[in-house]
Amino acid sequence: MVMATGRDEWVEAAYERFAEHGLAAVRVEPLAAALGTTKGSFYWHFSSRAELIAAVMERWEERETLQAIDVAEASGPPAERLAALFQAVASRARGRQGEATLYVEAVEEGVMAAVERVSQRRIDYIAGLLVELGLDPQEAQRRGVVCLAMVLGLQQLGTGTSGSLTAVRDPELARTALAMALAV
Amino acid sequence: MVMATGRDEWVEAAYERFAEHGLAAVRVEPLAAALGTTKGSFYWHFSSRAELIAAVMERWEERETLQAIDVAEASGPPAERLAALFQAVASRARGRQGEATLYVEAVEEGVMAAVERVSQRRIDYIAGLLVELGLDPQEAQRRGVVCLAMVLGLQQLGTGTSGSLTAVRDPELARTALAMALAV
DNA sequence: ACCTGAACACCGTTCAAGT
DNA sequence: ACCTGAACACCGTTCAAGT
Repeated sequence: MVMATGRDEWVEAAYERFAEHGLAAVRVEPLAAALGTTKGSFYWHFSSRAELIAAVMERWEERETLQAIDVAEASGPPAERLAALFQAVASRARGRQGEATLYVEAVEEGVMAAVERVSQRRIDYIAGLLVELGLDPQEAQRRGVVCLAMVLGLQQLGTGTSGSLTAVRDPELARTALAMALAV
Repeated sequence: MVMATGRDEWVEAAYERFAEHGLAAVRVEPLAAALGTTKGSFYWHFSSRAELIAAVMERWEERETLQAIDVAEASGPPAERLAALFQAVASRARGRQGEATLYVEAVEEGVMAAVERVSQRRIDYIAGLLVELGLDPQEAQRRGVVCLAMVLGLQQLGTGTSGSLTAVRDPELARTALAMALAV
């Protein structure tokens, strides 16, 4: 008798496909094949693909929250923490292409709420650092939005690695982005 | 006898679906239904869906080039032209959600070359303005990349309109983004 | 030259039947 | 309780047959 495929293994396998290729790449049949089981098994554990997607987003939100706390825990002055954040995103981008398209896919898949909560946390975290640096709270909030947009956009531009767009791989990019974020 | 559906009508119908919902939303069968014809007709004009996608990107590149020239033609000092660009993107975003996910989809669909050419033109245009404003050419190029990233990211954040992320709809955002772009 | 309609493959979903 | 395997719908693709 072979070990049964638990709900958790479905979610974890789906999570990996999401992180690497996005939500649209989370497909029941290929997943079943990869796990060496059948679609029928999947539909015993889940009522639909949508339920699987929701579980993936839940897991993402948890991990994203933990990691945000990790970043926050990293001590040092605010400017340094912001620099570390940009640097972390820049280096973490590869292998996490899934997030590059998440905002759009979240609408299609009906899981925008989780994405908005995580975005808000990210914006608040950046805005908090900028307030520590002396910015007006409202302007800091706006700048937090623009910084998150930078990160998402850079992630997106970095996706087509093979190409002629060499400027995207300039190692000085993170420094320039930081300077723009901190500009008074 | 009814008017035959020409290749051009297929491309234009596909282009509209791309602009509103992205490349993934360009599907042969629904398109055929919308045009009141059959998939068989489609495969007379095109060898595959990929060929249709390529034609859509060609059209996009042409129109994007024309529009870039339009923006460039708009006279005024460089800072004003940059402001107009951010403003244009901000207001044009609705109804053009298709581009929000384009960088990722372009890889999947094998049409990254066109996207990179357009990106390079956009970056060069912004960098050119920044050089006029006295920036070092290399730094201007990097900042052009970050500005394009901002635009793509803001477009992405703007996609889930219905939500709690109110900061994204702050009308002052464009001004903040411009200030960050111009910061010395 | 251009199109229809039937066929097949792929994947989401259902369900009767098995252990 | 958990899974298999067959069925059906949806859409990309092919193709023989029509006009």
